[in-house]
Amino acid sequence: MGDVKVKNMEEFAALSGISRPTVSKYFNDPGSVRASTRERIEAALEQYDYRPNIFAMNQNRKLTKNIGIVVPNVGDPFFAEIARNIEQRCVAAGYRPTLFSSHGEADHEVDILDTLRSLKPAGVLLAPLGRASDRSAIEKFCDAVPTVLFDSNLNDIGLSFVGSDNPQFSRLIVDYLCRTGEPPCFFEMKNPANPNANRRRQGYIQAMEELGHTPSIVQVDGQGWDFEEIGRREGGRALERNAITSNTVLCSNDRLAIGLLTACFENGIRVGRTPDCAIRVAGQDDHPFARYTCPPLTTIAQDYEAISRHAVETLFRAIDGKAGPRDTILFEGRLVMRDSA
Amino acid sequence: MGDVKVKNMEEFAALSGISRPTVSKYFNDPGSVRASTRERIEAALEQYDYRPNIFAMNQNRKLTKNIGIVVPNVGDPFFAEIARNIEQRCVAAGYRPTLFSSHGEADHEVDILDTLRSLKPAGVLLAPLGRASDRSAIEKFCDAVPTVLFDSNLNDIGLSFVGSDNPQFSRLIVDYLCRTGEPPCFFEMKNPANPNANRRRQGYIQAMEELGHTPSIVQVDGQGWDFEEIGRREGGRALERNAITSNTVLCSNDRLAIGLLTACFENGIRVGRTPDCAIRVAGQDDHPFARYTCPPLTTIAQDYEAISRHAVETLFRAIDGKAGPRDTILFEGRLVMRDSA
DNA sequence: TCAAAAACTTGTCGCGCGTAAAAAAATTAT
DNA sequence: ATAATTTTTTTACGCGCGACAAGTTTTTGA
Repeated sequence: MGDVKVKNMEEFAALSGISRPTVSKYFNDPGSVRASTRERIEAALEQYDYRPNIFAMNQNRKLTKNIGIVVPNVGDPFFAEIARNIEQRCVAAGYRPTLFSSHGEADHEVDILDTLRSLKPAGVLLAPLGRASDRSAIEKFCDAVPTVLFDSNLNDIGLSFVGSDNPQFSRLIVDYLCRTGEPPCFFEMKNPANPNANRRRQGYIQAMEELGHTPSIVQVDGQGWDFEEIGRREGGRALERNAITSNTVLCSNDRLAIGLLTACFENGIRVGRTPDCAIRVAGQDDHPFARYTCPPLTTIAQDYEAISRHAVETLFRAIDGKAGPRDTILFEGRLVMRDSA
Repeated sequence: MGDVKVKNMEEFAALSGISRPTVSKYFNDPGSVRASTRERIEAALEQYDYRPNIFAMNQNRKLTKNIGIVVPNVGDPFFAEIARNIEQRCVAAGYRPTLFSSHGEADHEVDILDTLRSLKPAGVLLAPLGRASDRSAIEKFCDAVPTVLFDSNLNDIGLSFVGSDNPQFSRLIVDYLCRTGEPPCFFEMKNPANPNANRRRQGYIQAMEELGHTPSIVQVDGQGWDFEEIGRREGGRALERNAITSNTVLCSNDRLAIGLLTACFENGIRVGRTPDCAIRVAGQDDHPFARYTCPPLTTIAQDYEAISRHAVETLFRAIDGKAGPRDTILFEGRLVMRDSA
């Protein structure tokens, strides 16, 4: 393969013995031409080094094969992992995914959507920043481009939302923690950037009340996405001023929990579920690093696999014109018992 | 801004009162037109919602304003961080960066370079997988596209290489560890994917010999990029069979160290530099999570900032035709003392 | 076997912009 | 003021491919 350089589709069509419009159809959708024709084109493709000019292709097409993937922060391994998963599914379906990270900034998120629009994508998978997002800008974008939201919902925006059943997460782990020890208090940021945090808090409150316990919420200051540092710094301060009201702490997410574990270590507080430990700490997400904390973090695992699969499938269905009404698909979490709680 | 939708450059040129070729020149390089002309165009830009069609722009240009950024694995926060840094510099310089992750697979790395070629990028910043990379494929790519290598070098390929002075990393930390306790053994994978690992080992050996100690290297099995898991599993096995020959362990990188810390915890071995601890563990890289391990990891910090700045500057110089000969620029590491060693 | 349907060919247009050459206008230098 | 220089305008072409229409060939099915 790849002997002679072929300049354009005209030339390649001549070499393969097929007319240009048919070759064009083939590149648009290999399944749309007769099998015998497809074979001849693919044989030529082996012999000659030709790839259609992507810019010329996309110029006249109303819709390209581009898919945009936007996450709030690739630096967070959770998003990196789910982005990788989505990326692979898009490639497998013959699309060209491009990954963007908002880096935690709403301005940048809008810039990305702007860039994306000029890329004429067939569809976009967007995990919005959340509260910080410019809602109207995203809404406008979603009106113009088929967009599936994931991870973090913005009501009534986009084709669909695919995420986790956050209240269920909290209920599940509250139930476990109450069965095995003191009922937990809930550790979170005062102004969480992510709307899931609110649902987790509500799930916590509801679960505690159902079990006949009094909810207790520890809210700490902190801006931005540097959750580990906030968990460490503010968690440490909370420990010092005895603001932690239970010997069991359920953190709003794993990254806060990771920081809190560091704070406990710094204050000489042993974490774990054995009798010699002073405190139990649990997280939510099953962050890729949760397995490597000391002690390993007990948490609720998000169903990465199901979320990415469903998000992609929903988008493809919409692209193919088989879109249903806007719906919200939530996946349940799975309890991952480790040693921290 | 952004009232009326303008269809194309022809129309926009008419509305702004400037000829289309001049407007075209402006979008190509705003500095290439007279100040008064630029002002008139920018005034029109405020009034009307027009952005040049990116596909039509790039079709005829020999070189686009695209920049490709390729990292072995965005899931690794180290690469996510450096990619973010590079991305911002490119945007600031008026380029359009696109981030790709090889996900640890050489095939995928080649696919990315293929995709990239059809994007006619002005330049590419590439952190190769390393040993696993398809060297000849990368070499061919670099002949066609201005490419600066970073993090991991492939001899004589690309315009330049920008990375860290890995032997210096090891010397620096060996020196520190020897001054403050027992000389370290060196913990690494048997077949490291990354060539930097070899330089670190050599730096370790040299530093140990210079200080009059006998180097001792602990090599463990393990394939792929799941370093934490390898550090934990194989580190644990090494501890059990007493293969760790010193009470001080210098890990080839932070991610292995994070796994080893977990292994120590699982085996009930206290890590730290206080008298009540059985072992000291140090890493190399200053991974974003190193600060949150328990105990926080003593390590050598890569100069993310300098590496990304220099890589981008070198690339831009080459794009502007002011390329020097191929050179290798290495930045020194900085000792970050925390509690693990 | 023959008609209907499907797939392909031929030819032609247009997308939105880059680019080049020559002429005209504006600016700068003398 | 005049010449020299820089910038802009005018005009025109081409890039590589998508899309369409009308005609031709191949395949399908009864």
